[in-house]
Amino acid sequence: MPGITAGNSFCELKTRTLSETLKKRWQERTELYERYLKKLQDSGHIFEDQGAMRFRSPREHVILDDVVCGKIDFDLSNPATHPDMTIRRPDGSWIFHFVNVIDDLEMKISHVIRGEDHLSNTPKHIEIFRALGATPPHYAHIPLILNRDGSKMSKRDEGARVEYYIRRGYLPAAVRNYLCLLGWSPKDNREKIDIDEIIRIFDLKNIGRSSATFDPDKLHWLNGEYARELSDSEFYDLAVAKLKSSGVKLDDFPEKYVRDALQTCKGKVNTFDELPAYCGFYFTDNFEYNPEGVARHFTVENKPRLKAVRDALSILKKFDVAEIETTLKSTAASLGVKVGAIVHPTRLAVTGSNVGPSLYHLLEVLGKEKVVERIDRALSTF
RNA sequence: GGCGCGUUCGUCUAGUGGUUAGGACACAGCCCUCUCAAGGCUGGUGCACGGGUUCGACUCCCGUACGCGCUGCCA
Repeated sequence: MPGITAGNSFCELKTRTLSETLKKRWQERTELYERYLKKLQDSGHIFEDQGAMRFRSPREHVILDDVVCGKIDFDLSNPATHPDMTIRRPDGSWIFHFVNVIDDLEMKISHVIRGEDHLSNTPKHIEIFRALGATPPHYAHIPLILNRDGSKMSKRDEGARVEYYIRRGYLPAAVRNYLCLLGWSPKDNREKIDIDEIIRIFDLKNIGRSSATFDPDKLHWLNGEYARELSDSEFYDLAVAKLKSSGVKLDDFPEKYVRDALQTCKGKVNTFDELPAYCGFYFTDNFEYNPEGVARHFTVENKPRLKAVRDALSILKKFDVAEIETTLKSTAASLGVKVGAIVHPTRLAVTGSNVGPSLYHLLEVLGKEKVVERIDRALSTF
């Protein structure tokens, strides 16, 4: 994409903040385009039209041999259907098609890989190359990515920016992997492939022809695949960053506590932005109980059971996973219920949620004091 | 309107004349299990339509429909 002529460069030019070097670069580009325009003028390819410069089409068939689309014959002989394109406006600014060709020429581009939306523009670009006596580059037009509603995903769409996924706690490797699966396939039913492998087996010739709808669900799944493979420390670092940016005050807790807490969440979430809701209970005593859970588990029948759990846990000498598990199981046995019957109310009392990390592990991390406190608080609500 | 491109489960795709049309995501059910997730198993849904060509078409050809792109003094 020709940077200096693209988008809002014109606006920037008018501002005082534009640096001298940028101004200079702009000047150089302008001179460059002028030179090529002159060349086209000298060879009779240009005519003026109300102050604008237009390129006179040779009016021939242009046969494009696209690396992914194959041979396509464009008939440009009819001026009514293919008018001569403008390449410079009366105000001196340049048209995309022209600068696009010049920039590629100047940079000695050998292969142009771009979206299929440019397919129909390509014969026009080829005409300019030829008029300049240059050989056009190889072209590869790749399928477009569509939004869920079938519309073309453009750079304006929020979901089309990588930052969007970074902000949402997606892993770069996963996003990259997913994107590669759109319009291309390794053909051996693999979905998760690391980038080195893709680079090894990728071939432009194997790009598909039809556009692909972006599927957030599949990206979400694939991200989980990558997230589960993170090392403990990688997971920890990313989790801490996400939690802090979400306003969770991790600094109020000992590092070991944070580490232990996060370790119980590893492999349980697909993206990091799910984390605050998933493990927030570790870092605040002030949480709400899930209403559905309350209706289901904070029942008169469960109250004595929860009380029994509280009492059993409160007399534990060693408050670790093994002891907790044994205690809960024996408590359930003596109550004559399945362990699930006391696990659910306990989890709700201590985390406010019906889902979360392994209960035994999470209790150990929270510590006896906090656990008993929270169960007491829960008991007082029903 | 003209020109160009496309069309295999809801989605991403494998498939290049003879397959029970395969996989993955999502969905449903079951198993496992302290919940969830993961994992295992099972299930349903697909070759846009109509003509050809052929002994035989998802696969080749033509047409139709639908979708998309280009058709700017947008990029």
